[in-house]
Amino acid sequence: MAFEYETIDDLVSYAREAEGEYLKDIDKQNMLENTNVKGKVGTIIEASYFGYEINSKPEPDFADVGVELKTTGLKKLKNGQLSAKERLVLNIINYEDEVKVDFEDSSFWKKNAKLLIFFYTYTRDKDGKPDYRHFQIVKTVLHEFTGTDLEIIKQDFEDIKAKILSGEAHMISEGDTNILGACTKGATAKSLRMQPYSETPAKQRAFSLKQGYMTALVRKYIKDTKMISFTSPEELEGKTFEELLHDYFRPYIGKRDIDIADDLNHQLSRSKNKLALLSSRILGIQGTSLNRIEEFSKLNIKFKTIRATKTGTMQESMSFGNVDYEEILQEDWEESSLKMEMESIKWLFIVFQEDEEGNPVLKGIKLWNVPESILDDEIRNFYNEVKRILQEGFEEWPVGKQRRNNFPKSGFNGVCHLRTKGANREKSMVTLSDGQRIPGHAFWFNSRFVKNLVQELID
DNA sequence: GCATGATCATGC
DNA sequence: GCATGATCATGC
Repeated sequence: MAFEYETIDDLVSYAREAEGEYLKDIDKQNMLENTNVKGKVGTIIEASYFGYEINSKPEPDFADVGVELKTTGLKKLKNGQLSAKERLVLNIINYEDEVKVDFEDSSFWKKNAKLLIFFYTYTRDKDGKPDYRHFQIVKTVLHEFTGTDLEIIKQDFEDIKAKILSGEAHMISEGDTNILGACTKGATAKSLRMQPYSETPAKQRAFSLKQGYMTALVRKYIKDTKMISFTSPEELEGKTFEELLHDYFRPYIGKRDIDIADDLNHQLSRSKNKLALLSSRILGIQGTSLNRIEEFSKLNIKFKTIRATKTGTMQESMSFGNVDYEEILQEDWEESSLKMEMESIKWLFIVFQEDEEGNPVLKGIKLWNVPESILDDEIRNFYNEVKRILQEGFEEWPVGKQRRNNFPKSGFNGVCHLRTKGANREKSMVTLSDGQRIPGHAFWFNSRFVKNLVQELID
């Protein structure tokens, strides 16, 4: 070993000296030019900054002080906010071994209880390629898991373990859990390995810290954002996060919006987001900035109030941000931000249905994430279809006052479609590098698809 | 009545 | 000014 650290403080203060440095200056061994590994940044920090060999030992990188080294990229969103570029991938899950141990003895906890995280800015050059030389270390942090985070992680671990114990390792999906994920890992998405209680081989997976959680860490450590919490570790000891959410809403199910507002001493707004405002009030939050709720930010939960008419019809589809055509042209599905978004978001549907007089009545809530089967099939095919259209040429033609185009519609796969979105057509217009001009479009879930998801809550 | 195009309203 | 959520308007 090239060095040893007597105390964690020594290690952390040495790490802190890297803040502000560019990768090209840290890279003493010219690995930037000569290696082509994924995880280039981690390799360079380990080899050049700390001077040790890459390993995949079960103990932490700095075993003497029990600290594991990790590097992770940051990106700036269009709205100026910082977020984590990706989930943080940890050690591979050995299905055979993991079921035999409790959380405290798990491979995750033994290796990752204390993480020394190097956050760096992930920048691209003008051709859209990663500009490794100018990746900059902006922050180094010793992160430990405590409080509600730790309680949720323990629940996540038990979830993953339960799947393996019931011979369903091949059914594990990253969306099943909240902070600690089990993401696929391998040379190809098809890397398989055996599981103890079933003959069916399962995808190889690694423990990961999900993107929403990483983004929350970014905002906490780099932006110093203050957040509001609505749970406590004590509340989570006997209940899952999901059960807790149901507990909050249960007293109001079957009540009209005006009655709920009365109960809560809440002034019902007249604006169209009044049900969203009311819903956050049920959780004890004023206003709609739900991403300021710590748990919602960490679990990447997005709120969606759904209004059904008294006959149970639901008019509206569900939109996301506008898609980035250039990114779709450049990135394959596996690397796309659409995939990252779809697998990391959990939806909290809050369903209201109008009564005879047209008053919205709370019918119930549902937490939902995109199942892996739909992600791997319908949404992947949809992405590739959009890519194909962008490559072969976007077309549109006038129909009355409107225009029609050749992007996939709701009939394409019954799940999602592209649809215009923006203040107006001209303002939303995007010019691609090949000269195509295309009005802004967003990703939408079909209304009928969403309706089926919450059908059980509607009369 | 539904699917899809078009744009509004709000908050930061 | 822009991103995001929400909803209106048009065409079949």
